Amino acid sequence: MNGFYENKDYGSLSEKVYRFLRDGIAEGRYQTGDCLIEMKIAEELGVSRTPVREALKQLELEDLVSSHPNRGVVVKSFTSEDLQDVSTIRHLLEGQAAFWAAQRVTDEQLKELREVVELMEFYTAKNDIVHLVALDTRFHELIYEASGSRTIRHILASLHHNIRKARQSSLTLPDRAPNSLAEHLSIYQAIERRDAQTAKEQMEAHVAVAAGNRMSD
Amino acid sequence: MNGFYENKDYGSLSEKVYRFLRDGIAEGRYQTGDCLIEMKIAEELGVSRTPVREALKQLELEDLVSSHPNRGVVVKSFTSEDLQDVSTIRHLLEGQAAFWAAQRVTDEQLKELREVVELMEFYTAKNDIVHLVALDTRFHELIYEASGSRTIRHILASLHHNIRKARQSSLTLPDRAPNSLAEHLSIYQAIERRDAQTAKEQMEAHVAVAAGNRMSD
DNA sequence: GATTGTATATTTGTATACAAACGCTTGTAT
DNA sequence: ATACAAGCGTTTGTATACAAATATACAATC
Repeated sequence: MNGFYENKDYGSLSEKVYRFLRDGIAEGRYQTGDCLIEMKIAEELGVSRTPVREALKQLELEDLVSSHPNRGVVVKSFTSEDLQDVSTIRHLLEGQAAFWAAQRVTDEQLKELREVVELMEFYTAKNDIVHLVALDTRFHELIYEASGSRTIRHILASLHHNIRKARQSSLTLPDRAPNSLAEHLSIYQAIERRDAQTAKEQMEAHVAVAAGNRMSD
Repeated sequence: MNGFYENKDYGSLSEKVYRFLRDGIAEGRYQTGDCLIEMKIAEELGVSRTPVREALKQLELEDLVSSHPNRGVVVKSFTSEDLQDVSTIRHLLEGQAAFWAAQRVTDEQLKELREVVELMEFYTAKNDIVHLVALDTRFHELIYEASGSRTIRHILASLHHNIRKARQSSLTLPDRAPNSLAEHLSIYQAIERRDAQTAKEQMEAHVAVAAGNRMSD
C-alpha cells in the first residue's frame, strides 16, 4: 500500500492527508514541479476531495506548494540559497528563543531539559544516533516552549517542514554527536543560571555549526 | 450592510471571506474569545460553509484563531507580552532583511526605493500622515522584496496581521514623521552603497523606535 | 442532593453534485 | 501553412446533503 493507513489514527482525515503529503514532499516522493491533483490524491487515499483541499491549503500557507488559480498546485522548488536563508533565520530566532528561555523558564521546564540532556549523555556514550536525533528535536522544542513566545514557537515549527524538504539530500553526519552533546550542555547550563546572553550566544553557535554540516534539527 | 460585498471583487470567495474575517479581528469587530460559527458567518455573508471553512483554516494557521475540535473556533487573545515578542522578532528579521537587501538589491529595486523616499520627503513637508503611512508600508515591502528571501517575506507578511490585531488600541503618533524620514533615508543610503552592516543597524534602530511608540508598520 | 444515563440540539467533518474557469485540440478560413 | 475560434476535457471553486462528535438539559436512580 501507499502507507496512508499506517498513520496513527488519531486526528481528522484532513490531518492525516496533510501529514501524508507533507512527508511525501519532505521525503522526495513528490518532486519539485509535480502537480498535485485533488482528485488523484483523493482516489489514491480513498477519501473525498474535501480533506485533500484542506491539506493542500495548509501546505500552501506553509510555502511548500504554490496554488495557481484553477490550474492546480505544484510543489515549490527550494534553491540552495533558500536553504541558506532559512538557516540564517533559524539562527536568529533560536538565539532569541534561548535568550527568553533563560529569562522565563519554569522549574518544571528546567527539570525536563535536564532530563533530556542526561539522556543525551547516555545515548552519546552508546552512539545511538536514532535516539539522539529525537532528543535533539525534543531539546529544541522544550526551549521554544520555555521561551514563552507563542509567535516564535509558531514560526519555528513552520520552518521545520521547509528545512526537512530542503535537507532531503544532505545526510546526517554522525561524528558530531560528542560535540553536539557539549553544546547542548552549555546551553542548558546557561539557561539554568538564567544567563540569557550566554544562552543566546551558545545557541547561535550551536545552530551555526549544525547548519554547516546538517546534523541537528 | 456588513461591508462584505464592498470588497474588491477580484479573488475567490474564500479570499473575500478571509479578508472580511481578518479585518474584522484586526478592527475589533470580533473580540477575543468570540466564537466564530461557520453557519452563522456563511449566512451573514450569503455564501456556503465551504469558503468560510477555508478562511477559518487560514486564520488558524496564522495563529489568529484557535480551533477546538467540534466546538468551534475562537478568536485568540494577545497579551501585551505577545505584542512585545512580535516586535522583537520583527526587529531581528527586518534587520536581516535590510542586510540582505544591501547585498542583493537590483538597480530597478533601488530606483523604486529612491522614489518612495523622495515621495516621503514631499509628504513629510506637507505633514500628510495618510500618505506617509502607506509609503512606510511600501518601503518595508520593497526591502523584503529586495532581500530576495522568500521565507523572510513570508514570515513578515504573516506577522503583519498579528501586529494589526495587537495594535488595534494603540494609536498612531504623528509627531515622529520628520525623524522617521531621516531614518528611512539612512537605510536607503546604506543599501544604495551596498553597506549591509549599516543597513541592518539602521533598520534595527528604526524598528526599535517604531515599536516603542507604535508609528510605522 | 448528587451522580449518572439518555435524548436532543448544535456544530464540525466528510462526501458528492454541480458550476465556472482554463488549457488544449481540432477544424476552418484566409 | 498559419491564425483564430469554437468545443471539449480537465481541474478547481462552491453549494448542499449527510454523518459523526460533543455539549447540554433533563430525568431517573442511589
